[in-house]
Amino acid sequence: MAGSKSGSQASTTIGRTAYGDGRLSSQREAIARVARDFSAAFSADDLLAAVRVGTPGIGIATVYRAVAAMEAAGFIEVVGVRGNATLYVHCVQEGHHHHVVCTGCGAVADAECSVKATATEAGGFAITGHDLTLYGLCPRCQP
Amino acid sequence: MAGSKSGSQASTTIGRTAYGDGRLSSQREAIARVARDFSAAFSADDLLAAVRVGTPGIGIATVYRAVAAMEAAGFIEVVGVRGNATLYVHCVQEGHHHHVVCTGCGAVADAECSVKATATEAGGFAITGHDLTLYGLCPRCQP
DNA sequence: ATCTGTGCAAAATCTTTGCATTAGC
DNA sequence: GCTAATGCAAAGATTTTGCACAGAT
Repeated sequence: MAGSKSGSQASTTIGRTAYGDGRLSSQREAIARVARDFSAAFSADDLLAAVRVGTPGIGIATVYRAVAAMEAAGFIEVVGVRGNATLYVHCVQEGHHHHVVCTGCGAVADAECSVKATATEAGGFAITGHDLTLYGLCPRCQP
Repeated sequence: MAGSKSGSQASTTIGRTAYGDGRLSSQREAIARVARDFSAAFSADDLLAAVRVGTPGIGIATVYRAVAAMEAAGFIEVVGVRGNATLYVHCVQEGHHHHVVCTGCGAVADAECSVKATATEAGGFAITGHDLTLYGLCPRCQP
């Protein structure tokens, strides 16, 4: 059925998904789009540089505030640090999942969770959650 | 043989384990001891405060340099961040392992690795390594 | 005696915050 | 129109670095 994709709403407020409710500015819309299109992990500064291409004049403070909002909404997630900067990635999956990071080019993909928290035996801790990051080479970086 | 323990050398160089080869100062010895005795994750500043109790006058730069050396030697490891500060923990195990962090008091314990990197299917990545942190409640924080 | 490690302080980074202005709803 | 969001710049915080000096081997 043609209408299924109902492409109409042009920019179909990706911002809604990225920030939840609230006022949606053109800057935040642009930031969300760029964050979603990054194929690798990015820092606040990477985001600023990429967003400025299409939205000159945007400030770093705006990016930080948008990043905080996107993280709160679960649209992006912290995956580590590079130097002193925090790295984020856009999450495709919504529920519990993890990330696979390419040690070659830095590309990041979502990964299903296959961890059976059998580590309960570890010191008598009652495991309530976990965080897993896999490292490897993405298809294009494999020899 | 009698001399084996050569008790004299009091502090049996824990520093050797912490920093590998090289010159071992009393400050680094103190830092390594404090790091080892921390029951929870600590930041560089936590370490400084704790070391200053027994070693007044020590500087933060020294702590940072010691932390870098201990991390390189595998004596401590980064387990996350608290606010803007990096958190470290002393590793009891030497080989591949992970950590269990108590969400109640912050206590940290080493955990064996039980991850079967079956996530190879994740986007065609060739998995070469991973990083896992478990969260839960330690025996004393369990209801 | 040599050379690593130390301490102090300044520098470099990254991130947050205050305030007047702009723009969503 | 009311308020959230923005942008600039200053403030904060953490981590790194330069340099002269002390201590370990």
